[in-house]
Amino acid sequence: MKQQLEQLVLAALNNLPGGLLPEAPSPAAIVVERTRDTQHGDFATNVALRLAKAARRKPRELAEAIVAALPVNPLVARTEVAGAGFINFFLTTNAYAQELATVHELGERYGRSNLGQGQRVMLEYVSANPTGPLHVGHGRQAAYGATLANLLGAVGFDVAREYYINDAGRQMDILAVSTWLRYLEICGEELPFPANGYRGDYVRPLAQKLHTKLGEKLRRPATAVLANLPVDAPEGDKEAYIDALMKRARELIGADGFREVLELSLAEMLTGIQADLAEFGVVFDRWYSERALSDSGAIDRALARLEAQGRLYRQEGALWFRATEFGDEKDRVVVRENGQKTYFASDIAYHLEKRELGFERLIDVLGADHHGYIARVRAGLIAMGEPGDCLEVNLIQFVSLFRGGEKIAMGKREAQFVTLRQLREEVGNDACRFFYLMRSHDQPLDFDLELAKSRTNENPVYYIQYAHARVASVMKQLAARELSFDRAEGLTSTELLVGSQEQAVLNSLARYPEALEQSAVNRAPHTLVHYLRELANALHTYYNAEQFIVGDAKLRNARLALVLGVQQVLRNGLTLLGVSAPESM
RNA sequence: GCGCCCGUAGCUCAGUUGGAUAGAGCGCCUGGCUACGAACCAGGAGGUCGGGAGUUCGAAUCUCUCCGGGCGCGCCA
Repeated sequence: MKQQLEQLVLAALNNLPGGLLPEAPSPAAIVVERTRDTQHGDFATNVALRLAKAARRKPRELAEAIVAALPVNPLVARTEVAGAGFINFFLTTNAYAQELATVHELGERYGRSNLGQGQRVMLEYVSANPTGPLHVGHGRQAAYGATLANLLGAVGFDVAREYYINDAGRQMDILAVSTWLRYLEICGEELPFPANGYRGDYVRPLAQKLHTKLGEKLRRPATAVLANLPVDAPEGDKEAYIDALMKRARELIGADGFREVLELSLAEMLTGIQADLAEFGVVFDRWYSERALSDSGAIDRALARLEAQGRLYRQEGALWFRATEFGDEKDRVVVRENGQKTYFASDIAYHLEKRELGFERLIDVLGADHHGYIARVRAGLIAMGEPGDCLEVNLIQFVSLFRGGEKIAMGKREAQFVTLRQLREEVGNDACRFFYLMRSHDQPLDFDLELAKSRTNENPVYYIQYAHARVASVMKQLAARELSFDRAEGLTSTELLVGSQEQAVLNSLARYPEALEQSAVNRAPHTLVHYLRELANALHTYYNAEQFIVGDAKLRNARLALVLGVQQVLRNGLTLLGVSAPESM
């Protein structure tokens, strides 16, 4: 609808008497918007205000000229010039009737578009380290990323969903040694647990699995493990301590034994994460391993590319990338003095590889604490000859959990933190995803468990679902009265839908494609949430004002066609959000 | 200190590339079930859009500055 009006305005501008406009109007300059107030019609444009100065005319005068030049169109009932020089469009009831027919015709495809024109987008989200279970913060990233992927797909982008597994580096060694120590405990050895180890209870099942698989094969006496180790925190250095412990582990069980522990731990953690996300309705097209990236030589290739461009230099034994030349605040180490490549090196290699795979746009969904990372990865891409603006990073602000107004404390390596799984089990997937998505992602989120669980009117979760179920309930009632819905008659009787609630519902319904597009373009799932709430509100209001199942068959079918259209759009929207659309509740 | 995000009703938050009288939910007050589900609806009270300056036909929105809050600034990942 909006697009058609923009075309109309463009045609009018081209029809204007010669010399009124200094230059030919560009389609981009024409903006038609939904009005905020129905008194101003359905749509309005401010072109006259924008072009008044260039045309050397008063805005209202120019507006009048534009209105006079507007071609006749069956969608538009009338136009008016209002306010400072706005042009308001009042649509015909037929325009809305056609839109309702489109909803019925397209069904679950209604609202989709080809805005993205098949552009290939790689969307990376969650990518939590496989060293612990997903927590509530990852949950927000998962809900956001999964929904954004749905939104982009719905408006015509070719989206690949990816999870990057940070399975390389020291953290994996720490996980392995943590598992081994718990394994030794199961074997009956008594030893202290390192301050810098992964202390969470989730490590014990890994150790149990190891024990079941290998028996006592990797058991070593505690005295041998602990002999001549430096002092652990708090008195000593926890980093030095755990490094010594990892070295000791390799000595005692060998590189092969250590690798076995590591692989089992990693596999178990990943399986858990994958199951967790799958149950949450969050899926990926590819789980990509940092080690695979390294093994493929991609990191060396990326570094060679930087070297060839003269972007690397050596200082104090390390190899540095001149990131400052590309907008970063400081240069970055890519190869450490000890010869190990940094996380940053694999990161730029990874992003380069995404480009080499043919993705035009790279979107990373990251926690808010990663913002420092954007400039340096972008610098890396530019230095390697890629356009810096192909990378887009959406930062997800933190989640604070509350229980009845009481904030729940969360620590990173603490033994007690709330996992995504616990949260889902307590409040359910639907409430979980809804609460994660109802706020803008760049706003910190207060997640109240009691509110999410409550079945009262304080809880916004059920409002939209209830509207959907309500329509289903009406249809059941229809069947119970031994009546049936005649779609064809309903769609040809829409001229009977003249009540103010009916007009409001039709209007709200027709806004869905715009809301969806806006939600996708702005990377803002919460926009869709708010739209769906408004649509549900229109339905509830209508429901309370009018009886749908009435004696007059034409009116009955028209009303049912309308509410079924609402149900369809609610279902389409909820599906994109990953929230179920129940028939009853 | 530097960088990123943010500050809107008592609370939690929307507010589109700058548009017309700044909105919603909760809470509070009033009213609505012998009609398809009251997990609902209708109405009301409630605002210096953190403060100040600027840009212009027009600013919650853009710029500057100050105040307040969150996060980040490693040869960790």
